[in-house]
This record gives sequence, C-alpha cells and structure tokens, in this order.
Amino acid sequence: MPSIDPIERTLSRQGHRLTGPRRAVVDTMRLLGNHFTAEEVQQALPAVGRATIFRTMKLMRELEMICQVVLDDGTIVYQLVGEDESEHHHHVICSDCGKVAEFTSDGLERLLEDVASMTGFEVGAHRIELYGQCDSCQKK
Amino acid sequence: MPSIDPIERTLSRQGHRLTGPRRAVVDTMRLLGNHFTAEEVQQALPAVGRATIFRTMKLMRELEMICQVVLDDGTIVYQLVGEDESEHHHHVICSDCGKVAEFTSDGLERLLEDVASMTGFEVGAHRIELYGQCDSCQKK
DNA sequence: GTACATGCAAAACTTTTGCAGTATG
DNA sequence: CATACTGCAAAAGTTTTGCATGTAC
Repeated sequence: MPSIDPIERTLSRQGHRLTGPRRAVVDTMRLLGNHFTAEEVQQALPAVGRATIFRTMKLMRELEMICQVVLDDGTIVYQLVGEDESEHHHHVICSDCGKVAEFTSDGLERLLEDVASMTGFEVGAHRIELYGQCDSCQKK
Repeated sequence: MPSIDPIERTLSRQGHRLTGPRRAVVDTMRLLGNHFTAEEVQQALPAVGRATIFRTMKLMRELEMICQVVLDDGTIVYQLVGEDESEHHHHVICSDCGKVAEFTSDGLERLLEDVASMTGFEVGAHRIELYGQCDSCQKK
C-alpha cells in the first residue's frame, strides 16, 4: 500500500523500505514539533532500538529530510526540512527558545551575485544562519 | 604583567587565571584559522591534557569567545568570535583549496529586513558562510 | 598562602558496528 | 524469496569528573 505521506513517499522512491520503525521515527519527529534531539526521539520510542533510531536519522540526514542546528547553549537539535517545498532554504534561530524558522529570499540571490563579483569566487553551496528573537519571545 | 591580547584580557577581567595551557589553546585556535574542531586543538597540543582542552573550550563557549557551527556534512566546528571589531565582514571559502576571501555587502541589510518581515523574527546576530570555487580553482 | 587550574585516569555519554533473525517489496 | 532492515550487545569515540599536585595572583 503506497503511502500518501511525502516523507514516506520519498524514502520509498529512493529505494528504501517503509518499515514500522521508520514510520514511527518520522511520526515522532512531527509530534516533537519544530526541533528535537536524537535523545528525545529515542525516549519517545522505547520500543525501537537505539541503533535503528540513529540509523534512520543518519539516512534522513543524507537524504536531506532533516538538518542540524546548534543552539546558543551548544545543544544540537534536528529539524524536519520543509516538506512541501523542495526549495533551498535557510534558518532563523530564536536565541531564547530555540525555535527555528525557515526562509528563502530573493535578496539572497542578489547577495550571492554581489559576492561573486567582489571576490571572483563562483559561489556554490552556502550556509546562512541568522539568530534573533521570535515573535513570541519578543513579547516577553 | 597584563596582557595586550584581547582574549586574554577578557579572561583576566572576568576573574579567570591566565595560565600557560590557556594561552596555548587560544594561540592554537588562531593558528588553526577560521574553523577548528575540539580534536584539532587537542592534536595540536599533545602537551596539554585532554580535560584541560575541553574545560578551556567550555569556558570560552560560556564567555562567548567561541561558537559552534554545523557544517553541511554534519561536522561540528568552532570558530573564534569577532576579534577584529573594525569591520563586520563574512567569508567565502573555496571548497577545493580552502582559500578564504572576505566580503561585506549592503545587500545583506536588505536580506535581513526581508527575513524579519517573512518570519516575524527580530534578527540580531548572524553568521554567513559561502562555499564555492575561487578564481584559480575554477580554471583547473 | 589560597583558591583556582591542571593532569591523569576512570567514568559517563553518545554514536557506530557486527551479526543472526525478520519482514518488506 | 532475496536482501534490506532490525534489535541486541559490544565496540569505538567523545566529553565529563574526582582527586592529588601545581601555580597564578
């Protein structure tokens, strides 16, 4: 039975099997919300072996379904990558609560062009991380 | 004898002692350049105990003298925080030869405004790293 | 002189791997 | 029904801690 779930479909299309543990890990990540640690996923799924959790997360990282971010306190958290848009994006991270928002920007394209002409580099990959306060932490 | 070094001065002013191992760690970080891992620092200083390296790095993290970043491949690297306050700039790094070029851009300000309005975040600090091929590596 | 810092070694974690059994496509 | 995936347990790797000794201030 083919799944309607976008993540499960991608896994399947890339030649990976859709097993119970894998579905459970994906569901749990969604349940945990915006960001989560490997440990949180593991604790939420005591029935699934540790190794499987790490293997699944490694696979998802390789397929760019999740990505890592370092919070100000040094904690490393994971986040599901935008599920509907396959577009290239970056993160704004809230220094207070750790909430991560994604953004894309046309301004970014212009920035890259500026840099290319200033430095003579042909810019390929880039990583941009912005830190600030999210709307709810601003109100506190 | 008071030190002229900005990092050493800050350590001292915050009530921490200026010991040989601490100076060595700071010097090594500068030597290692833009990015370095805990392991690289450790290997460059076989005379200093592992524990001291980790303790020093933890201290520096708490004092916000270094910060962590996750590279695309998942590696966690550290970088020294703003020592040269003269001008705010960022780096373009050549994926082939490791050459680093600096740039500043007005386009960046516009980008930050775009992001603020898209996400509702109030953007404070930011870190931008671009990867690509420098002019000489493009010719190869 | 007195804390604070260090080095060593052991402990506490975290992540990966080997292998035999299981279940997906 | 082949083989990718799983769970377990052991291994490998990383960071922290306890304690006696050393040293910056």
